[in-house]
Amino acid sequence: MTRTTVHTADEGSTRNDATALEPERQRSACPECEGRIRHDEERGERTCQECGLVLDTDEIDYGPEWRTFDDETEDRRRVGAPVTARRHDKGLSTTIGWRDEDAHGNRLSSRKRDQLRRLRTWNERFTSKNAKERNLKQAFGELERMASALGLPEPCRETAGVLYRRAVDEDLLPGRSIEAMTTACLYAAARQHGTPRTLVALASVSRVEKLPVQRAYRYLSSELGLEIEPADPIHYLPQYASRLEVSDDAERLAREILEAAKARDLHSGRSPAGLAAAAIYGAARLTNERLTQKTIGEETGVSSVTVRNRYRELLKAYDEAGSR
DNA sequence: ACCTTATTCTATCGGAT
DNA sequence: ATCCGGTAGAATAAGGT
Repeated sequence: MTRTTVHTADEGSTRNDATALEPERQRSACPECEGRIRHDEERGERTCQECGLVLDTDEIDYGPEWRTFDDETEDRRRVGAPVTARRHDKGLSTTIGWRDEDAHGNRLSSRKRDQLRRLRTWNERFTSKNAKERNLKQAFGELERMASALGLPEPCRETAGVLYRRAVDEDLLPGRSIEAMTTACLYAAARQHGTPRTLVALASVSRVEKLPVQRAYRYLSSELGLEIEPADPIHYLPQYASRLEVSDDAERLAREILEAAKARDLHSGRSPAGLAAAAIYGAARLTNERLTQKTIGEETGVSSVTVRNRYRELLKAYDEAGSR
């Protein structure tokens, strides 16, 4: 049975034609897509030109310096807040609080209050001065919200932000919703960082349906030329294991099972989430932990039929690998 | 935009624990 | 009574025309 290369936009199926990595490109190539790395001095970031993966951010520490330069005041700060790609203005704009009181919490005079109100108005006009900026502002808010709902880590959020910025720069937005695009960016970023979430999971925290997200992702990935490898089933294990409350032993075993399956090219064309769910099931069974296929299905969103089919294959491959 | 192909899902049922 | 394993047909995803 020969399955051809499949590159799914959804869970991402595994490939048959796993091309061997050329060792000579190791340092200067992106670990995810082998693309060229761009070194952005200005931002202190190294990003992949192909897929937008952020390798390191803040090579330069923009945080406060922990020593003082002013002997009088002991003030350790030199300049303002840290910069981050996730604020539409990189966190550099002025913010004015909404309270009509001074730093000590005292009421302000009416004159001062009026002055402050005018300042706020103008500040708002300057900080969100055009559609693009407002767009980014909203989008980053959404990214942040969804990422924390899914428990996605920091670097992943940064990557999503970078991807979104690129999408805007390349004019991919007109004609589709900001929501769909941000969700797609986060989906892509999560996969690039080895903390994949299924499209269904993304859609459940997004304000839009799965379909538009999927379209946006397809578009994004083809227009930006993101070459995202299908997700590795192993990456789903920690999530599923904790949700299903299996022992560490079982999780470790599941990992071994997946390794063995990978070595025998069982991943090709199959849904990584399905394989992961099945591996957990198989492992739980081997360690005599009571877990029904139904429970697995409910927690992972993989049907019991798929769990059955995969786990038989997985255990077979695992046995054969073990008996040699 | 439609068609093709492989995979997964829903629904269902007999048999086992 | 519930779980397991198998099957049929619908639905879905991705690539190509």
